[in-house]
Amino acid sequence: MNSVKHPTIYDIASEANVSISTVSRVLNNSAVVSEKKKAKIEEAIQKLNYVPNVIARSLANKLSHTIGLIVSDLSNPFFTDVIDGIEHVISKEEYFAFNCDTRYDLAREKKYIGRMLQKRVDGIITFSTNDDAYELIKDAKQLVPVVSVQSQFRDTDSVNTYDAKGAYMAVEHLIKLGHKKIAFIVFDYDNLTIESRTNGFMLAHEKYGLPLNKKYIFKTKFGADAGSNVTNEILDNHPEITAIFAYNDKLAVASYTAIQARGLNIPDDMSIVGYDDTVSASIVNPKLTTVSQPRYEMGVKAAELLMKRIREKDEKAEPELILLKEKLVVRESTRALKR
Amino acid sequence: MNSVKHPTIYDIASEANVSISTVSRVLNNSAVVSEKKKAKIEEAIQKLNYVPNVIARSLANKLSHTIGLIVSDLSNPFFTDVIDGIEHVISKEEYFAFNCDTRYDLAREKKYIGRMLQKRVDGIITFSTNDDAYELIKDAKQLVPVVSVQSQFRDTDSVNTYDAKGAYMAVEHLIKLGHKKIAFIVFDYDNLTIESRTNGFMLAHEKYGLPLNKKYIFKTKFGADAGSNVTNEILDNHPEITAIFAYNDKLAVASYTAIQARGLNIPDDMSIVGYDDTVSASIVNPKLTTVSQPRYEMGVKAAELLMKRIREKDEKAEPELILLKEKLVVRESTRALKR
DNA sequence: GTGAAAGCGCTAACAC
DNA sequence: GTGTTAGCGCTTTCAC
Repeated sequence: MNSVKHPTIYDIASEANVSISTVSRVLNNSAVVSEKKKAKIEEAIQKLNYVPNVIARSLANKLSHTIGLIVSDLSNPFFTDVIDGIEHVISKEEYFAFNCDTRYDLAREKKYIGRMLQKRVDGIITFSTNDDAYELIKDAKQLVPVVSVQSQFRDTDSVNTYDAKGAYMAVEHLIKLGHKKIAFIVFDYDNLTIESRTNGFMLAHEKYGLPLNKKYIFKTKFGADAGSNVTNEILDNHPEITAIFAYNDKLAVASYTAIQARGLNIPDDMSIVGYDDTVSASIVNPKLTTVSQPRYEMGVKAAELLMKRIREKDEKAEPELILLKEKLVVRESTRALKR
Repeated sequence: MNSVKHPTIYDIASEANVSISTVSRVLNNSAVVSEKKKAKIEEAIQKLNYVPNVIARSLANKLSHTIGLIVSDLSNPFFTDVIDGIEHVISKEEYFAFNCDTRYDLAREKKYIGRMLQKRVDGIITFSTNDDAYELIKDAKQLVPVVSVQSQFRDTDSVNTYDAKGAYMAVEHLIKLGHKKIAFIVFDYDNLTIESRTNGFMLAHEKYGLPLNKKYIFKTKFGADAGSNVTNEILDNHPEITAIFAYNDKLAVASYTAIQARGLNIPDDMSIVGYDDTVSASIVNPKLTTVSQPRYEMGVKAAELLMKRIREKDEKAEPELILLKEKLVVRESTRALKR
């Protein structure tokens, strides 16, 4: 293994009896080359099994054909769907992505961004979950275009959904079913997504004249048993609560576990709504009512915007904000409250 | 954005009044430099906000500090766990991975490998699911070290589990519960993993003197409704079958859906065993009995082996085969057959 | 159309 | 210890 040396453009040139610039021209189709030479060159490429060295090319034309992708939890299917969309558009332009899983950890995010910059990625797509990441993003933006998904930073291109609206719809659904004591389970971080969904939660209460108990907003750190802990707290100390709106499906599923572990029934004893509509939502029993975002499309839009920025080079452009619509998918985990 | 130009090693050198080699030396800690100059250089680095250009470095020292990672389905949590393990070891050496999702498609795999080679990855870790990929791997191996996970190719470093053993344990468990008509749901591809699990399935029948009905091996192509189709076939045409052994959890979960859609009960009407012990296995209701592989460890071992090969450079070494143990996790989806 | 040559930002002899 | 210089493999003027 690893013993055969890569032939270079010089090897091709001498094999085909032309100059390296001519080889480069046919490689990139960057100028007209006589059919005859072109044929000879292509023959040489075949014969020597030539694979162009993208690293050298990158150094010369200052484009690495690589982007950095920052997600906060790769094992969350939400992200893999978005990645799918991103992959779809960047691979058309022969781009690769370095995807990095921050585990909602700012230090990791910082480390990864640093390395991406060293690798001279042409752009970055980020799902930063931490508002403190803004400083990092701001620095990175000095060097490469950045588009943020699901988290709007000032003066930054971004694609988002109407999180407040999504949360509003979820809670409205619960309220219309007669629920009055509704818990909101959410991660304990500061970012716009969390803020927006929290606002949606509160707004629905307001619109329907329901008193809002701030204590019903249960915050939890990211972690394996994040969801079950708070759910247990609800079950132990708040028997009056009849419905839970979870920040995402993962948290909702964790609630399932805690609730079902006590022999309680969903939705008879507790209605639950999630967010994201990941596969888990359909796997789980009963199937989860959840807010669905156009994940794939989010990835596509983000990547398209980024590629556009990369093409534009240094031009200062107004930051763009792309807003996509989510919808509520009603399944089996919610039901009308019995009187 | 994208407007500030990166300072180079020359900028640092002139700022600190030294030569570029001295700067390079402190950057790489590759030789002793006087404390005084070192301090000045570090100051200049801070001041100019210098970020070394890894691309140029790669070109010079012929190491891209990048590996290629080929998986067949990123949305399968099995892979994200392995990736976790890989990430853990490569990031210590400042390596990045390009991870590529082939969707079990040979053409995509070929395309990705080609691009990785162009990017001059230092090595490749692959979960090729297709035996036809061997030709690709063989070509790639000429240029960079390759370690394959969960699929042994000839003369290739690999880390695997005892798939035949795992399948054997799963089926043995079913047999001991009294099941005699057992279906095996499996992907319709040719690879060693599939072959091994099929062998395990057959071996268990043999050991326990159970007649083996080849028709009970149900093959299905990869796809969204892969599992439910075959399960429906079983339900429609083989009422005598009382247990299903699925090639992986994803397929098992799809079986759940088909079975439960008919109002049938698991495990009362059908016992099910999966493979992989992904999170789905614990989310699903009833919880899935499944074969658990040391996913994270598989990633770690694979990455360690690859990094070793990269360090060894061109030395011809005997291919190594690392075998890890899996275990059967009995949960709620299997029960003794009623007489 | 085609080739010569400079340059991309770095590493690694080599000389001092 | 430190600087000079020749690459690494490519792209891209600039002549012809």
